[in-house]
Amino acid sequence: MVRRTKEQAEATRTQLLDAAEALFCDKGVASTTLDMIARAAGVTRGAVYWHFKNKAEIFEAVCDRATSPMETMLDTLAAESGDDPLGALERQACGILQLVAGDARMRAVLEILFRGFDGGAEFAEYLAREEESKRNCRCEIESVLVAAAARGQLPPDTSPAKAAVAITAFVGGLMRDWVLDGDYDLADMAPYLTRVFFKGLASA
Amino acid sequence: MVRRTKEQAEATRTQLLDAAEALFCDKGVASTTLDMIARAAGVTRGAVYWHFKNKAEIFEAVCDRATSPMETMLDTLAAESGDDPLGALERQACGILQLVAGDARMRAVLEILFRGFDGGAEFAEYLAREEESKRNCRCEIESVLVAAAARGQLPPDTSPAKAAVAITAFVGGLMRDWVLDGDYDLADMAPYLTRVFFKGLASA
DNA sequence: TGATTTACAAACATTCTTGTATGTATCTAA
DNA sequence: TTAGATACATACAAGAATGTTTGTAAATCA
Repeated sequence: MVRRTKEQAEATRTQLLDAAEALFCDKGVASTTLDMIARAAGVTRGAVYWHFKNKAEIFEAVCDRATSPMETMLDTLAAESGDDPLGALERQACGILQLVAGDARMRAVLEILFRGFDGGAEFAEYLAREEESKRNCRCEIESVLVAAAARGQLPPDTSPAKAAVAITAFVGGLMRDWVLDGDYDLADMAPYLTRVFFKGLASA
Repeated sequence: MVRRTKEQAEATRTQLLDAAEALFCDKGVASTTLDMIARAAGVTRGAVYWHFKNKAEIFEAVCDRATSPMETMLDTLAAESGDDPLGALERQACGILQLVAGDARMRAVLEILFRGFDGGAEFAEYLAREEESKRNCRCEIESVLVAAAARGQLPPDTSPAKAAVAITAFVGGLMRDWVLDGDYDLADMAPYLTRVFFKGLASA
């Protein structure tokens, strides 16, 4: 078997990504060798180096394949604010938790990201972008909170910056705990969890 | 320089741990080589292998040196419950955040742990213990919440298990966000953050 | 004071992984 | 139909890190 058709080549690429995703999740990124990925996909390292430059490029491809739904969801936040900013935030938080809980691929990739690793400088770039988008997210949340405060949805002494820190920590913590360890039904609990939290935010 | 006195040997051991802590934090655990640690401590790998079995043992020593204050603090939780379990929980949460914010060494070690890595099987054992103690912590919190519910400090329909999930996620998320990225004053914000959260828990 | 152990340094062997170079059979386009 | 590009497999070179072994001078102990 040597030269495949275009569709076959695309199939092996997908198989490589699937294998990498599973191995990254199971053994960790640094402990996963390119040969392991190739073997798991039923090919050799030749195929790996044909489709990808190195392990970092595989990693990015694996991540991008899963995280796009979350990013599009975050993008809708600003648009949906409307005349109930705090309610929109709560629905967003709940929705993201349920999105993560419902998508097996996203759970796997988040497990890889949360479990963490260090592969040297090649990966630093991607992780920096990750941090950047996280800061952006908190910034957007803060602006929505400002709008909520303007409408009297928050106690007057509430600092939007502090509240934004609290929200991201809570949602992020829930995601991390569930992804790494959770044996409970996150999608089921999400409404209660977000409800309690936002009730605390709104109470004077 | 060959044979040192006992105190000198203990000093090089400490220097090795200091160097490892800084390098683990800066470059990551997997990217830090034993030679880098030795050079940073002003010795050679011979000293490293004299004091430690391998990198995993260094890692454990680095972690244990910092995490003990947190564990002792968690141990006091059950004892301090008294007749205001929910209040004790809130004070505990706030205290842990301020403890982390005030101890530079703990922040460094937590940064290592939160940033994550994968060094293979040797480290799995330690990380498993870490997970175990985390579960224990959540379990204790849950029992305190049961006591709080018995005293009417929680709405009657509140599930202690769910609330425990929320608390650990919130506190853990705050710690993680601040350690990895935080440019804000966590010790200063901790009382507000915990106050808001527990207000939400208590409100019917 | 001598023997032995300690606390390392230095050199060595080995393994593991990556990257690259080359080979090659097939697909594709002109 | 044939010339070139494609999609890999295979073989090779090289470095890097680990673990181990050996050497050794000073500290400790008897």
